Amino acid sequence: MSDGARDQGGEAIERTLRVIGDRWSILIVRAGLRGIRRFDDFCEDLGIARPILTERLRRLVDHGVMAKVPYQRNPVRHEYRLTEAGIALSPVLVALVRWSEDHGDGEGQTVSLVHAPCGTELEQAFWCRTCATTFSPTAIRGVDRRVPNGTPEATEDPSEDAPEPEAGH
Amino acid sequence: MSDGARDQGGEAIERTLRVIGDRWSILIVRAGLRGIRRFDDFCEDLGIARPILTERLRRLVDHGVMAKVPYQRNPVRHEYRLTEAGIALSPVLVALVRWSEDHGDGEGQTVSLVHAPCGTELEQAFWCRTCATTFSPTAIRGVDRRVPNGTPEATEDPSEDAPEPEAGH
DNA sequence: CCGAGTGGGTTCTGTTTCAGAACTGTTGAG
DNA sequence: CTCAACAGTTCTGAAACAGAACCCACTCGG
Repeated sequence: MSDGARDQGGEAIERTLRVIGDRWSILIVRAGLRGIRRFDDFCEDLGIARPILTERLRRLVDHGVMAKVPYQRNPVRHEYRLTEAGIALSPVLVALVRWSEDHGDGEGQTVSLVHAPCGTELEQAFWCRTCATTFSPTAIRGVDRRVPNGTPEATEDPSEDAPEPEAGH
Repeated sequence: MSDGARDQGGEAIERTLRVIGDRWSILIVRAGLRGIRRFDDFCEDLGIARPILTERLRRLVDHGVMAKVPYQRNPVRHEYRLTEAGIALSPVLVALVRWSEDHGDGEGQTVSLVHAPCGTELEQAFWCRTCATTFSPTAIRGVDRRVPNGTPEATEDPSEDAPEPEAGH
């Protein structure tokens, strides 16, 4: 971590993980995507301890992932709903669910995500608008925005120098 | 909301988060994707405390995300490399980086992920092989594998009853 | 007025997990 | 013999977490 320029998105991802990188935040967002909005409902749905839920919600609100909006007066009560930024986390959720399905410890897997109109199992792909094609992680490169023609030093290509990964186990 | 069958992938995602849902595991995988393989290199690159790295690596190995392979004898030394399952986590990483770019706290964002051949900024999409089309998270449905014609009760559609999410900001 | 109920928290108390520094043990190089 | 490299382990103490209990503002029913 001496340089910093050679790693793609490192600073950003660390900042992000400091917001949603704990045991609960992602689950809270997931509950929000399922329509849960009230404190007690989060509490019951997730089985999270109340003080922690309080703090997590505050942090998510602070970082613009959720919004605390009043839904009645006398007394004032609030509900927590996802902002656009929060909804934009669904690719992360989906990626996690997909990975869980494919590589999780494989017990009791009963639910899949599918494309609603046709029922086909969903794939998550990297998509290039210019080439109008999907591609694999090995075709991803990190570029430095400060130098438009910058040195793409670090690629995220795992085959670059991590040949033939072993099938786990 | 009392039944557990209506939630799509909930059990799985919780199991997964118990493996990679801490502050370090994802960063370790990311370092692995960048080609880091040795204990001390992980240590220095991430700034992680050694005892925690030891434990995290052991857990990742236990769950088939990484493999511990000897690379010399006298003395025997091992390196940790990603398995296929570990590499399969890259969509999660990419989704996180993308979200960080778009919705992170916006300071010092200098790196983007692009499609290597053409340099276009990468998009991550949900892809349906049958329809040969990409689609948004609102078109995702969860189905229960146990009942092939099962009730697709839960949609992940946030607009279903979470109208007009506020722009974060 | 009283008491019960609801929603959204805060205050206590432990118990895990984490961070940082120092130490161990094997081996080849000088 | 001493030194450095690698891959850990063993101490500390700080932070995060879990669980139960409590609080407060208000409503409703009597």
